[in-house]
Amino acid sequence: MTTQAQGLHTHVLDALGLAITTGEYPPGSVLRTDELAQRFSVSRTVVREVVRVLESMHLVESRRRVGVTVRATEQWNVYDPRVIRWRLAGTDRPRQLRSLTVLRSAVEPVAAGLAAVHATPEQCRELTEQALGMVATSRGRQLEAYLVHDIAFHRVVLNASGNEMFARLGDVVAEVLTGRTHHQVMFEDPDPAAVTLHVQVAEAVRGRDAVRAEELTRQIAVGALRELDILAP
Amino acid sequence: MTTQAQGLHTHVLDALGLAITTGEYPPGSVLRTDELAQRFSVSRTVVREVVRVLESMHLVESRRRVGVTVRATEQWNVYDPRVIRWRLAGTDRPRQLRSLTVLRSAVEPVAAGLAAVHATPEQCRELTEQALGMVATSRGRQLEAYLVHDIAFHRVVLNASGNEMFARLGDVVAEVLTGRTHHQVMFEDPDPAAVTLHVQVAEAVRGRDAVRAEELTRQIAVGALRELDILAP
DNA sequence: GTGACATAAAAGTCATACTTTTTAGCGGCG
DNA sequence: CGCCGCTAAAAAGTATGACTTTTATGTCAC
Repeated sequence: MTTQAQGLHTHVLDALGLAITTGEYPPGSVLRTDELAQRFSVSRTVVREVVRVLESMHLVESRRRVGVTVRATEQWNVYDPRVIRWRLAGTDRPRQLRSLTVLRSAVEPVAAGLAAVHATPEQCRELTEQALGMVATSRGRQLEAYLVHDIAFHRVVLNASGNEMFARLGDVVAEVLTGRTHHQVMFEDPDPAAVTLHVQVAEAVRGRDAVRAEELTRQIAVGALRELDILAP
Repeated sequence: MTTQAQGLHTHVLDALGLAITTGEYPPGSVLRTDELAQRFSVSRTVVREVVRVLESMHLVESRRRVGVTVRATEQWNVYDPRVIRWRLAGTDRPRQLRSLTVLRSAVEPVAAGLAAVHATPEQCRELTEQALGMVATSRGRQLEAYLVHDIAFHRVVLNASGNEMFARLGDVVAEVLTGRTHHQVMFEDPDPAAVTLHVQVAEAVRGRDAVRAEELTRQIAVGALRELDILAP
């Protein structure tokens, strides 16, 4: 589910990254490359490359004569998709899900407003298609199929915004939606009101109504926040 | 200005990263580690570690028997502070500044609203202090001093929001504000209206008025967007 | 007690040999 | 003539060992 093992490097990186983000090595811990090489039965070469990547994520800091130190949580590069995945797979999944949802609630309405201005006809078509797909799968325990359309819908909105920073959040949103469906209390069919809102957003974008698209998406966001008890009902 | 040379690795990474982001090696270009090692007069070891980091930023993709390929721009990890710095230093600085400003305009109002709820007394004090500092330096060509307070102000807001994703955008905002002051048409003193808005945001946060803090920050954002002609005047 | 110095520990760098994957070319076979 | 499979080579991946550089720490002299 996480990452396929294409090489030793990938495997070790994933294992170490997960170990650090889940707190197995709490901030301040010191690792030695030689020990890691032994622990994972790989050469120092591989460990060094992994450490360099971890360092580029600000997860660790490597200093001579002292070793590889785990940095404080506030320093993590929390926008790195791999860090997000590790944290979602680890212990503070709820916390992570919350902060990501808040981020979504800030970004997606603005992105929808921009999408209403910039979306290509093809993107409008795609948007409507995904919204209709959501409607079609919203009843009768088709949660997985619904999820696919939901993810695609939000991804199109972010891409259509024409802003590269927004577009790159597509993966993050996908992770959040997947996490919600799989690990949250999601035994029931999706909220019909939310489904309707998505259809209306698609209409607003197609109709070039930026204000309406933004406002409707804000309502979707409010729903997501309520689901996590971040907002009072 | 970019990064101090603490080691060969850092130097090569910076040089290669900049070369790629500025388009010296356009997407699709293929690099060979041996050639790079020669070009930078370092060992293959160093080059490989650099490539691994670049790969973790999704700037390149390394495949056996083919080499290191530069990936398409849409795949870049544009939230990586280093990528942002490289792009701001390179040729598409204006484009980068625009997308970052749009991101700010989405995030900061929400962050300010949350700050009004979560800010500690210490953060409220700091916020007021920075706002007053902005007032004090807003006249008489003290642009550098003003910038320091401006950056600090926005950083406190993002931190006070209590959301780690927002907090991590402090560096991004700092880069944008710095870029605007240094490379934009910024010969005049700051807009008095903007200064007043900052003071009012500080007041709103201290007064726990989330709605007002959000709305005021939205007005600041609108000003920033107008400055870059992203919004009609 | 303080400061200079020596020591050693750990990362950083390099060179080299070897392995694995994958592309591309070549030749055989239908 | 074309397609398939085999082979060979190219490039990254991995391992190892020797050596360099930085720097924390302890020691010794003052």
